[in-house]
Amino acid sequence: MRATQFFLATLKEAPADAEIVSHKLMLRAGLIKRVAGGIYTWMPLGLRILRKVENIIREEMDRAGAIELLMPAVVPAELWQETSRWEMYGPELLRFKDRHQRDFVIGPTHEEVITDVARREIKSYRQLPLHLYQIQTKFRDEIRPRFGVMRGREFLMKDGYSFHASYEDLQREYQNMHDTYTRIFTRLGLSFRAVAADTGSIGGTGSHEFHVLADSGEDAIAFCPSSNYAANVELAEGVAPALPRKDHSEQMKRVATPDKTRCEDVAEFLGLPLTKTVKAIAVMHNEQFFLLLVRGDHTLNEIKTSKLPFLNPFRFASDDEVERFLGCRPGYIGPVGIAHDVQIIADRTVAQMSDFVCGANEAGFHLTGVNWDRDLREPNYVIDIRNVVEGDPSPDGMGPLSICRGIEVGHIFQLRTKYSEAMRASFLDESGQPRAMEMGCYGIGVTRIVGAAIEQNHDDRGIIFPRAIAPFEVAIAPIGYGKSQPVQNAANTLYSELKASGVDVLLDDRDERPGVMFADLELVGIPHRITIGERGLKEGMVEYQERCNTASVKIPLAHIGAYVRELLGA
RNA sequence: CGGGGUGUAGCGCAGCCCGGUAGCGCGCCUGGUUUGGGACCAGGAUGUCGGAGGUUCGAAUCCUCUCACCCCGACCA
Repeated sequence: MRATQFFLATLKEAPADAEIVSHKLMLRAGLIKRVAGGIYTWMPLGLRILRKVENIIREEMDRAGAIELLMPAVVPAELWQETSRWEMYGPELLRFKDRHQRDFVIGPTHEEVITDVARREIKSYRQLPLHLYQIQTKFRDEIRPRFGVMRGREFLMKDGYSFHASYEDLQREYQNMHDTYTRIFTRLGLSFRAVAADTGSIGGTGSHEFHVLADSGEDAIAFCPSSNYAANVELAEGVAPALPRKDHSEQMKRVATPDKTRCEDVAEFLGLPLTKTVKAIAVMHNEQFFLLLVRGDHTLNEIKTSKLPFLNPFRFASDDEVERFLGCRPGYIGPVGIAHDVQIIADRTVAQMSDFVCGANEAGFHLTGVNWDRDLREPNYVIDIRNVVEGDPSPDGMGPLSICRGIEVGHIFQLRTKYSEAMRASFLDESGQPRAMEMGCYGIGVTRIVGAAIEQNHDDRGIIFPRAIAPFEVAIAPIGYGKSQPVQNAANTLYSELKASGVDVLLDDRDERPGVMFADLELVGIPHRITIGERGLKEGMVEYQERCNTASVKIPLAHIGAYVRELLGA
């Protein structure tokens, strides 16, 4: 591609509303233009990147035996009503009516549509397994779109769905996809990690997320550096402390803690470590009142909590309810001396504590030196209900956990029969019996990958694209293209040669000053650059420079074509 | 949804407090000089000052409403 025949739209200054690097750089490099909140136009240069990502995914999915199809973005409400997701989904599902007042949605995911295809087409176990996928534009009306393309409302997604005659076969395909995703992200040149995950609203059992590791990631991942354990913190198990509960050494005392409602304030006020305090959280389930206890420095994990059968679903108690059940406003509530019909659920860590501090159920007072059994009844339940923190023991017993941040770019689920049962997608097995199909579902955020790749690969000059997804592999930067016939000839010849051998090359024939040219080519992230100037040509040399490296090397003009082809394996 | 902030030329911003009819840098156009890291000189074009209403002789500026966008929060006793 010649730059004069293309459309570069770089910006010297990033628009003020961009926050994270990838967003700023994407705007500056002219990859995207904002049209509305969370909705972007992909400019020609950006689209080249998106297409490369897409094609790698497509190649690997095909190789893994999946078959591509394309489902509609607009889906009739009836399909969503069949699985009750029409009611379950919140406002992030974009709904609208057509001219006949019939309800439709813009699909945020396509389990219903694909299951509808499967139940119409698949009659026999002989047709299974089947894995269908698409690469398609999705819409999710996010509460708060942000970070540019990273959490957009409209985005490109690869979503695949597999159908199986048995759970064993689903597990086989799940592993196949685990391997395939690993290949895809490796080929994309990303540093990533597969982590055990929560299944969220889509439902099902087994699930892994694939995260690109980046400090700006929205998800926290707990992993064990000395083993391959990795899990979303939402899911990572908080194990019980190894040591048993210590014997009490203090008497319980009531102390005044005026205006100290947060554990941090109480600990500081009393001169005690935060780990000696207990935080009490009041929740309601079916008008029944529960008190949840976590250590002061820990936080409640709502996902774990909501999975407890006797609490599902739960909501936080209102201030009035807290007062009604405990006789005290929030801020000073605690588990001591409360009515027997209030169930106490203690986190494992709390159950092991002794001589701790908690609210006295009396405004302005806390209790210190509190001990289980002696001062209050043992909890009704001792369960893992908190988020793990750095340094917690790894659930696999292989040492302390570390926590890092990641950008979720892929997610695989074992859906089992959730959708096939709801939509009566069944087949006849070997014995002629109808059975619900086992299903798996596998997503990749194509759009988000571009942002994540930039987040992971950039410097102060701009983007450093991994070669596999760079908009161009090589740039030719001729200095004085319009002035110098030798430069122009050398540049044109090299351009033709590389193009003929299938190299994705950009010839910057804009006749810009060298500074402008270099700045643009670096901003845009082209991995390799060949600079051709009269100065070098006099000695028969051109310069080669790698984007990720500041040093350049002189190469004889006569060899440069072969040099680049060698470099790229073209 | 709650809190905070911002809307002025394609982009970044000033002007607003103290009302007098809009400016700077970059970019863009023309001509010339330049050409190894975002050139220089000369000339030029570009704005419903986010929108509506109000106050006023007069509103980018003051008041009311509204829309859009950004940031933070939505973990909490």
